[in-house]
Amino acid sequence: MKKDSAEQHEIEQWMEELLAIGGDKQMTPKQISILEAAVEIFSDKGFSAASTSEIAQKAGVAEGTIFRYYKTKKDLLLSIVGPTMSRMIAPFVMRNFNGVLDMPFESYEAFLRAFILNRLEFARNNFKIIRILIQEIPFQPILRKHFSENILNQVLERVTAITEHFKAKGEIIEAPTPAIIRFTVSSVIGYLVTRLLLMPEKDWNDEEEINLILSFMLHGIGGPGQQAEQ
Amino acid sequence: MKKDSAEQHEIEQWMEELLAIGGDKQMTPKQISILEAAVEIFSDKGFSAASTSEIAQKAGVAEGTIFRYYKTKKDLLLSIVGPTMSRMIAPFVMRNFNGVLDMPFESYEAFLRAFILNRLEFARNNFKIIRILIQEIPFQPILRKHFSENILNQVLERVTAITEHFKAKGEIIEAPTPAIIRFTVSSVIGYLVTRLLLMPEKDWNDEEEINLILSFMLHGIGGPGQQAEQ
Amino acid sequence: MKKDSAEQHEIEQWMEELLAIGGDKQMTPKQISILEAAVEIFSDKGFSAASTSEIAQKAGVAEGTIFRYYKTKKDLLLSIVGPTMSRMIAPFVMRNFNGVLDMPFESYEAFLRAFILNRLEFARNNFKIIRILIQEIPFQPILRKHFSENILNQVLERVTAITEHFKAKGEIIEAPTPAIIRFTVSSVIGYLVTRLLLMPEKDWNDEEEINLILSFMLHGIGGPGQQAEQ
Amino acid sequence: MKKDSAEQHEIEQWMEELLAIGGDKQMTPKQISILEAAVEIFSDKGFSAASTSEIAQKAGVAEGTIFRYYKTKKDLLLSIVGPTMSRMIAPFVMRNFNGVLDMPFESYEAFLRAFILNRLEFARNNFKIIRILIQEIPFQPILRKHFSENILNQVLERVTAITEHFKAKGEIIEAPTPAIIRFTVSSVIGYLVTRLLLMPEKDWNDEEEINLILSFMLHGIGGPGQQAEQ
DNA sequence: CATGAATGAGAATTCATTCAT
DNA sequence: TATGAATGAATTCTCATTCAT
Repeated sequence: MKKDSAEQHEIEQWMEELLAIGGDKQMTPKQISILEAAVEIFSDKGFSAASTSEIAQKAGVAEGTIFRYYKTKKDLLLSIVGPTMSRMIAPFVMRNFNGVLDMPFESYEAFLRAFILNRLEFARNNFKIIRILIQEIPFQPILRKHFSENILNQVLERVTAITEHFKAKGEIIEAPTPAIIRFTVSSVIGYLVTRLLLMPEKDWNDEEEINLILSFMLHGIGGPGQQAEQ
Repeated sequence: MKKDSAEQHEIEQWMEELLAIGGDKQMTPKQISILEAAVEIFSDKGFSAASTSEIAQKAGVAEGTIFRYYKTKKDLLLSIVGPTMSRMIAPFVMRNFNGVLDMPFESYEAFLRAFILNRLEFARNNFKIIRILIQEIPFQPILRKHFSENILNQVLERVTAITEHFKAKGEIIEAPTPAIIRFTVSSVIGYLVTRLLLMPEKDWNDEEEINLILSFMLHGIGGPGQQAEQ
Repeated sequence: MKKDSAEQHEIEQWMEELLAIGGDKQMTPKQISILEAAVEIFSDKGFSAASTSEIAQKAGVAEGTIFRYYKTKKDLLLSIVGPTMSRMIAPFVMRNFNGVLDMPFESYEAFLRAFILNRLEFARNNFKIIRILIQEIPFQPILRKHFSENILNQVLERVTAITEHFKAKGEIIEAPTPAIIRFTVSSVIGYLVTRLLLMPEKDWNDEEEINLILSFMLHGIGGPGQQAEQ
Repeated sequence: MKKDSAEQHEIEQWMEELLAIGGDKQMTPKQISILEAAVEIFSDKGFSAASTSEIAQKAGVAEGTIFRYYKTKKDLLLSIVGPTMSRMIAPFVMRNFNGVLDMPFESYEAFLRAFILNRLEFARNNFKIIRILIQEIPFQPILRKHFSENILNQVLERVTAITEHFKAKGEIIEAPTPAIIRFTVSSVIGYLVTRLLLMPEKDWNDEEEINLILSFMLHGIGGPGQQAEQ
């Protein structure tokens, strides 16, 4: 549809703007293959169980070469998950001039739909790195700190603004914002996890599934016969 | 091949573990302190980064003693997460005599409420072990296999039955059961994760929060002003 | 001679008292052979150029065994040179009750003679360790600190007292004590170095040489024809 | 055998170095800064613990550049200490035409005074290199060999001649020349070491100290009350 | 049962040296 | 001539596991 494609374009612009992170600038082929091998192996065995010698072998370089680019094994890890961590939250880090939410969506539903699709695409493209990130956050204090201070807080702040924007417009019920956010985010992440991690091989119809989720979120799953409780 | 026989060994051990559910039978004090120390350290640093000598030290036993009880470090891990894994799904593994759902709840809401409270309690009591379990499932093929074959499938089957039970009673809308389950489970797990992992220090009013979640699930978060879409 | 042997005995007692350092208590045979091998190799190649694998090989133990006893290679070094460093200055660390010098020697010459012989013996028995010590003091801040704070200062203080004791008795000329000490110590160490390090294979007559040194020190090497200067 | 040919190479290089005494001929600025950096770092950490990459960095050149000028790290060391080693003994390598000692000093005292001042100056100017030299002589066979064969012997021979010259003139007592030399050299080196190494920060009055040393050497430190021994 | 000394395979990391540019 | 990326052997150190006591 015209509208959709125009909207899509706007969203893409709106999102890509903030993605100018690092830019993978001037990496040698060796460095690239080191990174690729590291992503593969960290993702397969976890950071601790991965060995630099295995990474070197898979990357087709000498073990010493890894340490020319990354001082330590942990540096290698951080250089992999760091940028992706930032890009994960790119859509949330938008400018918000003079108190006005720069929100190019007509409805909450449209916003969520676009958002889910966009992050699904991102998660698909960065699947392994995100896996590494999630696995290692509990064990790498530096990641945990960065995650809670930068990521979590920024996202929460932004999402709160968005939610209240739509609450003000009457599209969302009057209920505690944190609970609404948790509910929404859980539903979205629940889908992403099932889709990509638990049952990746299933033949998914994303559009349909997202419609269902949105419908559940907005109208609930309560049927006509549900008991009047409390 | 060596690998096969090793794997065979793993499986045998594993099966024995599963039979020991709830048992903790005839454990010496040393064995108990080994397990406690192992839980602590596996949970803190992850399986690979934990060292048996540190566990021994924390448990107050000699290094060799661990290997009297558990042939390998991995055996120690499995003996910890195995039983808990089974107990995680205990509520789902109820008898279901002669095709009749033995479901002692009047409403879906009552069922969910009871269920969430029950699993919240369980998760609180087994927090560290569950963390270990979640961390290690991706890296321990034997765990992954058991999880997907036994846990996931059993739970899914059971949850499907329950869901359809309430669907038949009109308490849940007519929509694809898998999507409903995903939606429900996501909401519940989302709460548990936030409650126990992301913001454990916050002062939670569980009853209230659960009421909100149930309300969201059943009636949605759509407000009066929401646009008619589709 | 009777006198000499009695004196000798007194001196030995006087010196051994303070040597109760550590005592090489309960070392396993493996630990002993590790230490022996380490002394040998550190002495031959220097600390940095010595490899733990070579030490392990020479000691006849696995490389890991070294690290059971000594956390790091540097620990191994310190555990070797530390005690010897203390024993080097043992003769200087005598009790000095109520301001009275406990000095069981009739003359300065007798004192010096006994002292030189005693330290020559000590240096001969601890030759390699002393070599390591001297080599590594410039590069190991911890050694340097200990040396300057504990060793040098203690010895200087004590030697100053001794020197002034004999100066008061008129056996030593009135001249700045530091210069006298430097002169004396240089002569002694110069002999030890030549004797043990530069020309160890020469057939030395220690008694005669020491007599010469003492004579030089006390009466100088100026001949009858020396010019009246200044 | 490999070792032999390597040794052969060492020796050849070494000889070339020796010929370059005082030369510093046609050194590029890069080469000079390499040498300066190497002196600094070898002196600070010792030869083995110094890394060529650190030297390159301090010198402001690429790692590879060092190896354009010096085949190996050891070559670099030798090219530093070699010339200085030779210059250390320069005053002893004087022409000695037709058996006549070309000794332009009236008295032994005047000679020693001039000599000490001269070598003190030299040592001050070449402090770091001399430190390296002394540190490395025990570990570099080639240095040790050269030192004992060329330096030590030449110096000894020359010093013996000088000493006997003054003995003949009656300025030095009749005593075994080696002992006299040892005594003299010890006193001088003892002063240099204290002056430059042990207490460099002290405010020294060199002239006065040297006078004291000379006085001690020539007349001894024995006071009027010294016991007549033997 | 329990110990803990001993092992040796392998881990991360360093570094002198080479070589294509 | 100078560079610096690349190497791979060597180094320090860790750790699961064994076994004699």
